[in-house]
Amino acid sequence: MEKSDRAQQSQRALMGVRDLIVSGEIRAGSRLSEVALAEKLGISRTPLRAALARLGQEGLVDTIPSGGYAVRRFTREDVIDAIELRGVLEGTALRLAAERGVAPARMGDLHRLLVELDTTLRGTVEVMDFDRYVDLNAAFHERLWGLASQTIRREIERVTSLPFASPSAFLDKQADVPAFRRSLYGAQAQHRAMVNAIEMREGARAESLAREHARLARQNLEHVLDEDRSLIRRVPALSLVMG
Amino acid sequence: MEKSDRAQQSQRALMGVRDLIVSGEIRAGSRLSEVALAEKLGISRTPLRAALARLGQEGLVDTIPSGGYAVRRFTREDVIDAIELRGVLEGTALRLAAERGVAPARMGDLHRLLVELDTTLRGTVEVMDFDRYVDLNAAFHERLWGLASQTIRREIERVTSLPFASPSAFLDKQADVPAFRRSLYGAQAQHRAMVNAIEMREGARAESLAREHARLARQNLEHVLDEDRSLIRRVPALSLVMG
DNA sequence: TTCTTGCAAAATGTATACAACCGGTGTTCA
DNA sequence: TGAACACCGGTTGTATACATTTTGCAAGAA
Repeated sequence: MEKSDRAQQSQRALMGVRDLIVSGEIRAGSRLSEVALAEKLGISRTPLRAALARLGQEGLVDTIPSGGYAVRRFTREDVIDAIELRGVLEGTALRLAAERGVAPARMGDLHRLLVELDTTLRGTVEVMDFDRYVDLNAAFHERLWGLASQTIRREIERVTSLPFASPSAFLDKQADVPAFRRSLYGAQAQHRAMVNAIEMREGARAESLAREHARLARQNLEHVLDEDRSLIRRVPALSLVMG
Repeated sequence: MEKSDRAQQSQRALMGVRDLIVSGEIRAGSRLSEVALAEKLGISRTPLRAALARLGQEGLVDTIPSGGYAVRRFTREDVIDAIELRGVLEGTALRLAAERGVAPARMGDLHRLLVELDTTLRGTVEVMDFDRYVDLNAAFHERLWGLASQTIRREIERVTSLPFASPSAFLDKQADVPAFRRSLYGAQAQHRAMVNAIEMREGARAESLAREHARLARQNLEHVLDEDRSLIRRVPALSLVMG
């Protein structure tokens, strides 16, 4: 065991199992055999069990009453509620930030990100810098989370650890689809409005905007599930969703 | 290892460590030595580490960058935000229940609990059945949580696993204080209003009521911290709060 | 056929051994 | 005198052995 391996087997286990689940290599509902997984990942059962316990807390696997874990099955309602929950929590973060005030330096960061996001949307839908928008969008949301206290940030991060509840869930490179691209213009308008609401100390408005902003993800979800199911494969996290 | 001990050492470890922390036997900020704890609880390090990892997820202990865990220090703001978060999440549960509708049987359960809660408040402040109210109150809130989907219920349960964020945090037997007793009449009125709002499908009202209801806990907290610090000892969870 | 019963293989939960690492202390050298 | 360094106790992270339980399956009886 080398120096750089310290506390790293657990990390490998966590990422490895998560990847196996999200990629769909292990079907939803199937039991996770510790020995098989440990062998597959080339680690022992101890760090693997730690990873499984953590994934249980994250909600990606269920604990079986008689022992062990199984890949959780997500219904459409589960996904919708996870997205709703993200909206509620981000909304709370923004409301409290607006009510309590934010240091100017942080507002400056947000403004800079807004400007950068705008530049990626300059051109037409076809030529816009989609990849760069995705990165900046993730950074923007993380800055928003940073406005909240540790207690609230923890919950946001837990909820968004579900792959389909993250702000980037439908914005991966694989999911570069015209319908999703078009939604970015409205999303960016909401970004600006959210920052403005915080600056104006309009807590309720900030909260409402964050909730509505998360609804974009729900729209994208419903577009995939109801109108163009061929896209399911493009959004990896959705392999977990049944019917 | 006997039959009934299966998967029970982990439970004992979890409850044991949590108790040591909440009771204040281990000071906030101090490091948790695995070997010492394991010996103290009479178990091996393996289930103990599982318990510590879980407490880390719950937010009761922090992970130390160089390895291991320490009892988390909670500021007053941490506690306030945890209570606020409970209000937000319970509010979301109620709003969604109101918007989506609730099966009559469940509403019946809630009404029965309301009636029982009322009976405990019949007499004067001095003779009311405080202990019974506490139990019924906990049951009532759990029923409310049951109205939400699994995804949301999970988060509620995680947040309320912090001892001072639970609906019963300031209603333990030890915390039987006139100021807290008096707040129960208003609380019960809010209970009735919340159920009514759900029945009337008034989602926004239900959400607001749940948030305001959680504020009672904040009032009690501030009463303890600002007006009668001698009560800190009566509310065990507050031994974790610094300054 | 279908349900019950017994058994064996596999899986989990726990204990323990081992290796790497962190922090502090004493020593040594400039 | 002070700083660098080597070492050592104590601690965590990992691997593995072991005991008990779960479970799938086959055989037998109703």
